[in-house]
Amino acid sequence: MKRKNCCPIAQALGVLGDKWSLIVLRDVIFGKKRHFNDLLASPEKISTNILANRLKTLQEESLLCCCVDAENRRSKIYTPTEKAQDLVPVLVELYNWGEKYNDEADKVENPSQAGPF
Amino acid sequence: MKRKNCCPIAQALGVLGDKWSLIVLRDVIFGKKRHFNDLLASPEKISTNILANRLKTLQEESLLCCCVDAENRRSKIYTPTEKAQDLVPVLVELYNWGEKYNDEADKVENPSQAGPF
DNA sequence: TAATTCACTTGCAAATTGCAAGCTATCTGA
DNA sequence: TCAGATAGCTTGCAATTTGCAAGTGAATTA
Repeated sequence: MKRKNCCPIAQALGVLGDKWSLIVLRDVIFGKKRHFNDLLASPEKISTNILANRLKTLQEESLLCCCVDAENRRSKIYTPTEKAQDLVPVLVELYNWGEKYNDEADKVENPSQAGPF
Repeated sequence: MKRKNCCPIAQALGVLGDKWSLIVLRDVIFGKKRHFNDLLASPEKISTNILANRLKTLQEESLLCCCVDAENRRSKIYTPTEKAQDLVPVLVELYNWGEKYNDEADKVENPSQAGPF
């Protein structure tokens, strides 16, 4: 759902405003995951067709680039572009907000060992 | 799509990770829009059923509160909670990213008079 | 060379979104 | 008073997106 000629927030959400794009980018940027199966293994349980589709659209949006692993030619390596790295502040602010408001159970149960994922 | 017992980013996206929630919150927080019809009038053209549904879920998530306008009892006033106000940094970072990467046409055509919406 | 792995693709069901029309309570003007 | 107009929805239905399970083909390993 690309939005043109409108405010930058709406344009950003036109690329990122779905259930999975920012989860995939989180894993590529912070989790340093590089392979299809790594991304599939995340606790949010994305399904294979959705992941394949997100990897395709994120490449079309110049957020990921893809190359063949030189040492294992059936394997592909997905890496974040600078455009994707520039989403770090967005992800950090989402993290802060999520931790403040949507993490009550975890915080009460186990306040000391909160990990990022 | 609420996500529990997972990372704060995924939890935040469980609430905000759809096409419209952050657009509505942008208008309520920055645009100071308070009425159903104000929100309907945004350039992104949300439809009435989706807006009604978003207003409902955002209230359920304690992001908006709703009261009847004392001076016009058929009118309702939606206001952002503190939880919603705390999304300002997220929206600002989305704005910055959107402006940097997804606003090329506007910037080239008219670099001086870029407005927020 | 048979089994396994990796990165998908396909088929189909379920959920979400989008469009248009209609509905109810309130309000406004003649 | 009473016929619009207005605000905030709801409903029906089509289109798009998401989710699940199974399958595919090329590359790799045993």
